[in-house]
Amino acid sequence: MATARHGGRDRVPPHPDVREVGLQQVLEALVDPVRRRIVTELHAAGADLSCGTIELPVGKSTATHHFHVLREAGLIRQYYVGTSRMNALRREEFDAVFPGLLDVVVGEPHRD
Amino acid sequence: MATARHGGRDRVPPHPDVREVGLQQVLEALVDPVRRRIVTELHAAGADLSCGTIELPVGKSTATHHFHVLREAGLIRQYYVGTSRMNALRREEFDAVFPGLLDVVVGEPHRD
DNA sequence: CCGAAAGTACGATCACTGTCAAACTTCTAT
DNA sequence: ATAGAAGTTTGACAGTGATCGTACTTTCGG
Repeated sequence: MATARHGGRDRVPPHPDVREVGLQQVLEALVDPVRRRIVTELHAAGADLSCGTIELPVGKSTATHHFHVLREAGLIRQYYVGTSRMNALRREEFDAVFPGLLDVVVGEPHRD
Repeated sequence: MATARHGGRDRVPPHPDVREVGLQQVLEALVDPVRRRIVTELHAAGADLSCGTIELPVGKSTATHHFHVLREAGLIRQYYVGTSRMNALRREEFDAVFPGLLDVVVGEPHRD
């Protein structure tokens, strides 16, 4: 598993333990359509995706903000590959704490 | 059966069909702690409660607003008994459309 | 008929949050 | 070394929504 081994400081952002995230924070994260879209795309892809891979109707800086919120809410894990930041849905961990919630989110018929 | 039968107009507010309420609207309703508290209390009581019965940390007019939002989101049904407005959790109808969601909400450890 | 009780309606604040543009940081490729 | 790609950071700005107080409506009790 190994954290970054080369000279620079980690560029690994902090990730909370999902059990320490409150329902309030989770709902605040999921109430935004852009963020739900990110979650839905990660689920549909069934694989980790870089930020740029996910098409969003907002600028780069706003996208960064949304990924940040999702990470803080324990919904995604982020790690670098080169200059790209990859995003992984923390499906199992999340389901263990909030069972059924993600199912509702990703199960909803898509509407833009 | 039987709508109000006396002279005045109904004081029965409009209730949406839950199937026509979107996930966005539902999440916007549930993201507010005061509204989640209302839902939780109705669930815990296992019975319909008047607005005044539910203790909330906000003024009357604000409370009215929150009940309105919950009603529009298909989460509660409201009807009058005298001057009191009763509130009923639309548990079954809601679960049929968003299974698991209310479980997460009412299952969360209480925190004020 | 009068007053109290229970909510509702209406404006006015106020704080928060999503948004963008511009400047900056890291890493990769040439 | 230079340039470019991919994100991040940092303000600034605007829209939304929760909140309150006051006035209003409806219903019930005496």
